[in-house]
Amino acid sequence: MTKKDVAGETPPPRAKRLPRAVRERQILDAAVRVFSERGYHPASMDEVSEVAGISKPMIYAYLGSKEELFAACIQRETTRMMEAIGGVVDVNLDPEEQLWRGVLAFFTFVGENRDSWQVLHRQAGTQGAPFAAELAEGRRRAIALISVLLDRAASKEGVGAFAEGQTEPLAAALTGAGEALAEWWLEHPDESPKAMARRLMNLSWMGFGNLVDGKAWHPEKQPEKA
Amino acid sequence: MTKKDVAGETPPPRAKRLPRAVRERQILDAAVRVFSERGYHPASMDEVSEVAGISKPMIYAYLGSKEELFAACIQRETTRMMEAIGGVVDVNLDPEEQLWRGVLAFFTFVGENRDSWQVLHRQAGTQGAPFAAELAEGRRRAIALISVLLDRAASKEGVGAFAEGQTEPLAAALTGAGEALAEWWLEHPDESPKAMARRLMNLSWMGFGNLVDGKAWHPEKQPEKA
Amino acid sequence: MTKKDVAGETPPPRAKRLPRAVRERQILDAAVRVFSERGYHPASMDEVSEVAGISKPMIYAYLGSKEELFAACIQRETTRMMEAIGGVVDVNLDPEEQLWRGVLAFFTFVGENRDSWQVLHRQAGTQGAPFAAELAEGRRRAIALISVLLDRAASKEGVGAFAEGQTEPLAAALTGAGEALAEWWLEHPDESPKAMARRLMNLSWMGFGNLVDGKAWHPEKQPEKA
Amino acid sequence: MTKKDVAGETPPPRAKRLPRAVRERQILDAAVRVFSERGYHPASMDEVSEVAGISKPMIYAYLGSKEELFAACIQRETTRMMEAIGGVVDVNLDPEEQLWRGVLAFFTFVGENRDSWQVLHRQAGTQGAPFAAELAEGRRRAIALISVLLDRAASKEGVGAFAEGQTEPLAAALTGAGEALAEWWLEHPDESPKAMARRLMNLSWMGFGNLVDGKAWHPEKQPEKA
DNA sequence: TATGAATGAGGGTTCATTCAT
DNA sequence: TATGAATGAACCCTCATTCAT
Repeated sequence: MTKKDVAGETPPPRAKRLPRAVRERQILDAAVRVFSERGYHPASMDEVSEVAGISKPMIYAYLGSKEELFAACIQRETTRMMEAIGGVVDVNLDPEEQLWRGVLAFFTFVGENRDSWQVLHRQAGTQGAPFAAELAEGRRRAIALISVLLDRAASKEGVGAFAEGQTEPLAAALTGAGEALAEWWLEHPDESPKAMARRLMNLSWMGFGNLVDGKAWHPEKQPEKA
Repeated sequence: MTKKDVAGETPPPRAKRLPRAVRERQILDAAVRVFSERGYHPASMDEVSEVAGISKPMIYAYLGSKEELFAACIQRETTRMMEAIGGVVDVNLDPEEQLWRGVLAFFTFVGENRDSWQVLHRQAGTQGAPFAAELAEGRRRAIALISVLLDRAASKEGVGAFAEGQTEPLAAALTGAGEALAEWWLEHPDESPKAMARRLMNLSWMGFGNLVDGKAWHPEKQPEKA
Repeated sequence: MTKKDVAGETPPPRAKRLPRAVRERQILDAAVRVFSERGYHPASMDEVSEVAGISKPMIYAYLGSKEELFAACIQRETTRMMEAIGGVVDVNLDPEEQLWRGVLAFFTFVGENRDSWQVLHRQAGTQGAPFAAELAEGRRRAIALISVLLDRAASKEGVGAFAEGQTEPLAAALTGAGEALAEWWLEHPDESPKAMARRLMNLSWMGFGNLVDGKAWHPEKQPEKA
Repeated sequence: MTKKDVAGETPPPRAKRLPRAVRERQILDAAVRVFSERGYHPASMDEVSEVAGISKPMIYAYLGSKEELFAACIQRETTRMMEAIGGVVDVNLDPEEQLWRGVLAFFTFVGENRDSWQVLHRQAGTQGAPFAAELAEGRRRAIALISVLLDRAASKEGVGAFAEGQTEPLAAALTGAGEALAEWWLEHPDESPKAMARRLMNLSWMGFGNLVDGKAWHPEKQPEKA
């Protein structure tokens, strides 16, 4: 941590030649950790290289500039999260059940990957920076996924799809609610992923109108899975 | 837009002497604009001073450091927004109507004060920074306001208050949904505040469960106002 | 102390028109205090004006730039000190007695005017700054005074004056010893001025006592090296 | 000398890559020179970097902040001087001879290392600054060394040690006399180190010579006043 | 390949000094 | 006369980025 460490520690032996893929993973892991702890601007390339145990020139050689490095983080983590969520969806299931599974998968992922999630969420509002493209793209993918679920649900229940242009903003709102709950979760870490997911279902599926009538949403009404 | 505009412009003449209060407002106005455009870190005091049409030393003399200046922005804008929303609440009204009014007031405010809102929203996820205290405080105030409404609604409808510890996370989720919708709105500026507010009511009051049944929320069910 | 004091204090009533001499004294008093506490560079004109209770433009109008203000401090305090010391000298007295009185007067002055002395001593080594002239001049005056005493003593005791060029460096050394003792005194404030003066006499007179007898120390008495 | 020399000089080519230890010495050398010429506050890191022929970031990387850099200078030069003086002391020698050697070594060092000495002496009176600790420590070391010599001398001559608490202030006075003589020397550079050392011995030893014989000076021998 | 060494550029902050009332 | 308001000019420090070994 200090600039001048006591001499005598075994200096990190000149890093072995490793295949490029491994190196890139090491760097990305470190970068995700640092960016998630500090945020984009306060994070320094020095710290990334320190955490990664790899010298800065290597980082530039492999992943490019700080911006590109950050974009790569966003992309990798977005993909991981989308896969975690997408993996539980099953087209044969009831839409409500699908939404529940997706929501539960989201909170499970967040619970197990705080860094991944924070690196995405912390920069949510950023615009103008060149990596905004990556952020927007990730968000779009998430919203698209949810939109599909919602539309499918609507059509199944008989009303047909939502009116033109209604699905997307609602999906965005749902995303926002999920993020806010995840943020709240950080300060209440004792809650289980399932409890968090249930809260989001209560809001999004039942609505306050039902809640104030005492009608809450319960997973037990549904066939559960792990 | 660029930091250094073409040279050759006549340098701004020594700013007229204005009373301190006026200058402080000018500075805060400029700061809100710059911070909302760039975000905290990329914003430079130079740009703030340029936009304010005043030299940097005055900013430091009146508002203190960059951090303090930013905190002052957050505080002022939070207060403005809370007053705009709190001003439409009337304890004699039906809770549903109150929520509707609050939500409508939120989107109306955001529509009319993009800068104010962005300077708050852009930094939403920031933690650890010294101004995080101000941000957290503002958020807490907002959530507290909503929580009161929800609890009042619940007790009026007969169920009594929500179970202990349920109100706050739901209020946070509602806030998040509102922010996400406001963000979406930036890319769809043709929507009216009322349309946005209706979307949030549809999600939060009705829930998807009703929506997919074709039961949507309409302000017409309620006595409207302006 | 703080930039923004609570309002409500009675603001210093627009300073009454005072004769120039009074104003200058107020300013110099404040300046001596501030310079002695902080040293030349760290002292700020803002603090001087605050302590003086007079606005900065007045200071510039009356005493000129920071440098000139400091020079004025040096001059005034040097003069005060020289007068305090010179006042006890009496040509009719024994030189040893004269030296004792002078030394005692020095420590008495320092004990009663810490600020005055520090503002002089703190900058002792400064060269190159424009006020160095004032500093050097003051020092020269002090050394000259002592040199006279020493030479008079020497001639009275029979040896005639010190050899050409010997008096001045010895006077300088005596001055340095006095300053160092005064510095030491700051950390041992319980000592009386008389005790301090005696210490300096022990070192200087008992030494000089032999010198004026013609008994000088010679390295030749010792096996030399180099 | 001026901060900005004539333009048009070819900019210094990227400094050759040198091992860290070498660069640190270069930087310290430059810093000592600049600090001794200007004093702590007026010295700028820019000038240090210019004189060192290296860019500012390297200075910060290797030696830390301006304060730390200055402290490092003080420490290195104090150590050099103490070693130069301490190196000539020999416990088997007569104390008087030891003092003579020490004093001569002091003036020899000062004569050969004007910068080193000035960087120490110039800041002598500084208090409160964070590097004051280093300065005080150096001075303490010097005074301690002299005190030991004096006490040893006194005990050898038969009187036993000086009365409790007398040694230190006398050692301080001797130090001050030495510094003042060295300062005077700057304006009379033709003098030899030996001549300077002899002057200090005349003042100090002939004085101490009597003191250690038990012959102290007492004001009671004189008609007192006040 | 891998890295210690090196820097251009810019940001936040302060201060002596002066205008305009 | 007296001052609140205003600023040009530096200064310390950091960081993303690259060179030379």
